[in-house]
Amino acid sequence: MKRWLWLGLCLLNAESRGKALCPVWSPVRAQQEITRLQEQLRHWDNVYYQQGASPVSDDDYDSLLSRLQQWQRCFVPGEPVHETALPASRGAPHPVAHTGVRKLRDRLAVAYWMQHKSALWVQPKVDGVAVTLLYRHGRLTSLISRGDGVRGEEWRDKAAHIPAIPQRIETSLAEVVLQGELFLQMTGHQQARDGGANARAQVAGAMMRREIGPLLKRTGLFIWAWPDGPPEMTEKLTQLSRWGFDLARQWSQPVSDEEQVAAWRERWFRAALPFATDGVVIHAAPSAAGRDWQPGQGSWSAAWKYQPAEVSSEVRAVTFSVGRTGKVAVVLNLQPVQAEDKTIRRISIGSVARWRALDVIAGDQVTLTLAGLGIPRLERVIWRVAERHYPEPPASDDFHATSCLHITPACRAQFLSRLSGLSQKTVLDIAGMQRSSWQRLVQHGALTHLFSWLTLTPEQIAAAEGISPARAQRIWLSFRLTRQQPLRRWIAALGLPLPRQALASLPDTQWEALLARTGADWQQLPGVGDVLAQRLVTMLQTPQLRELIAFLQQQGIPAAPSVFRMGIVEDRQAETETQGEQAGSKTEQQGDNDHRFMRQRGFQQQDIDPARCEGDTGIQLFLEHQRNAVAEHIAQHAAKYAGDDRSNCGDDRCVAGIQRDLRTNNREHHQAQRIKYQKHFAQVIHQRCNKSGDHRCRRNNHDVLRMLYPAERVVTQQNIAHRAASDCGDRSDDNNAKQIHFAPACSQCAGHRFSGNADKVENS
DNA sequence: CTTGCACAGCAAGGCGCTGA
DNA sequence: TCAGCGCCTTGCTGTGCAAG
Repeated sequence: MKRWLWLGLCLLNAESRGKALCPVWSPVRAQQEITRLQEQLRHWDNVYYQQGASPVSDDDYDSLLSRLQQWQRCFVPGEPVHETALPASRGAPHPVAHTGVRKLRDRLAVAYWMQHKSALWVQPKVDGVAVTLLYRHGRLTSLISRGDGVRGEEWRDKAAHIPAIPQRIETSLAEVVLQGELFLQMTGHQQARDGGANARAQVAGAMMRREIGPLLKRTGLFIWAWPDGPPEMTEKLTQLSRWGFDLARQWSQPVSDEEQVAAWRERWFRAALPFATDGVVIHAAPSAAGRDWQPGQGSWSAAWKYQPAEVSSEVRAVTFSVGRTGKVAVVLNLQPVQAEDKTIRRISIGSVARWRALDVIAGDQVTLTLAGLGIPRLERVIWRVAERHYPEPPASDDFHATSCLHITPACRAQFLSRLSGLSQKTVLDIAGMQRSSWQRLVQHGALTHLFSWLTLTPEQIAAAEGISPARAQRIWLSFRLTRQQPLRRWIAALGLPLPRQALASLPDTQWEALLARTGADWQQLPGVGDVLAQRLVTMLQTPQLRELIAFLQQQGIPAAPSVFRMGIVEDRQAETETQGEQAGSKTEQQGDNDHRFMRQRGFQQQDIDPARCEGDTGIQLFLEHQRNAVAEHIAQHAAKYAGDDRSNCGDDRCVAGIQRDLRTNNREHHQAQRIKYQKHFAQVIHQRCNKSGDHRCRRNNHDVLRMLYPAERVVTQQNIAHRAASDCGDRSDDNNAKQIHFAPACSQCAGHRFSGNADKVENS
């Protein structure tokens, strides 16, 4: 417990205190909370000083002390804040006061502090117990704990049992005063890996106990100050080494700028050291004689500590979220706190049951760590406020797999989770719709049930606050595109808890087949056992689910194979592999083979053949006609498109395609990189029309006219019309574009080849 | 009954686009 | 131009279920 350094900590915590908010408490409650925490700290102080035991870790103690002081500033301003109580009767005066070291927050602060200083040295900041050693005529006469910096405890009797402390030194000086750190000697201690390992508390405990413990033999001593020693550091280190204090010489490095300090700090943080450390200390030559040293006024040394492995924060609120399955998750909103380079504001603690077990509410103090690459994790609750007002979590019975398919005030959370779930890439893949956008639509009252967005017009979408008409148009197009999704994706959108494998191997393509399934039928699917099978049967009988399925059937969802004859190829390998109805008619694959070709039911081999172009390995959506979503889009914009089509190939004659790079983040795929703005975009490909109606694949006969947003993955006639049939010449374009393609079935149009990369981009 | 797997949910942060 | 948003990544925890 680093009560010796509370002065320094006050400085350290001043900033965070300034930022902290005062709790909204009545004066009576504030007094109650302050008194309770104060009593606890006093109790810990007593245990520590009288028994040498540390019931709490130093960090927890420090953060609670700082918390108490914060409350006192809030509710009893002007009165002195709580300070660590030192045992009054045991104070032995330090011949030279411990000044403490100034704490530097970051590299910039280090650079600022180092300005205009010379002859600087850096040392590891040994994590131990600060002491003063007094030698008179070469004989050790006192070993005094730091205490409040002016007086401390006399540990002379213990010193005889610590081999690391020389009882005599060879000197002609009448008095030698040294300051240093007693620490637990370790082997190969790596601070980054092992942390503080409670080493300091162990030494402190051993020193405070009345009896002589075995730990004293393992106690080392690191001298970091010789107040009236030689002004030159090298001379000082050499003399200390001669006396038997060799560590300082081994672990002191001259530095001239903050870069060097940072390098040593990083190095010592990871290296194997004989002691635990909590940062580095930079020393300049003292500007005052020892007799003038004052606690808190040492301007000639400064510490740059490591980020603590654990941080502490106050819980501001407990919130509950309801997921799409009805699962309630508990999230703690925290006073923002810095951990490493991350700011933690919220932390998920899992289920309501776990929350109850943790017993944490607003006002409590918790400690956190960063797991993995920075996932905040709750370690423990270190303080609970006296008054316990528990927020009421959502009733778990109200939320389940079939609840909240319609929006009601109580259902808002789960309904929104369901919506954001169904727009995910693996479900209905609705581009441009994330939680916030759904929230806008819900807020506007545009939605009544889980699928009512299917009937919204662009104008109705645009009426929602924060959605512009242009964006509404794209959202509308995204909505229309979902109609082409197969049944299994709609099943996922409904929230049926089918394992991925089961979903992938589900042979049903229409609702009727799905609804006719018995428990035994369900169990035929991989990953579906008795429990899940019964659950599915029960779920599919619930009126709410039946109602939604009826609505989808009424909307013609999923689309009949005769209307949408398309194949989808994606680079989601797992999905492809488990595709139940793999036609086995993959496109010839050249170059990158990750993109697979999958056929929908009703898709005919002759539809594919013309597309089996060399190098065409992308996802392909084949539309028999463009009279589906595209046609609807066109119908709504008839005037815009009118008169523009005279030279257009028309939807029977011309091939249009959209390319979209699936590997949006795979930059190693250089082909895609060559296309400007390719990421996240789709491209309209204008396939030049062969007036003779040549159906064979031709190489290199497409230009890219403009980029489309993902939501525009429907080929609009507008895009075709701009660069119409007049242009039927060949332009070579030889590389592979591994992308999604849309193309009409080749029975009606000119050959389709995407053998080239699409680096002829013309932005509209 | 135990074990292992899959999934849901969450966080932070980076990148790049959108729209005012 | 820039704040805000959407999308994506990584990886941990807790939970529930299937399978052994």
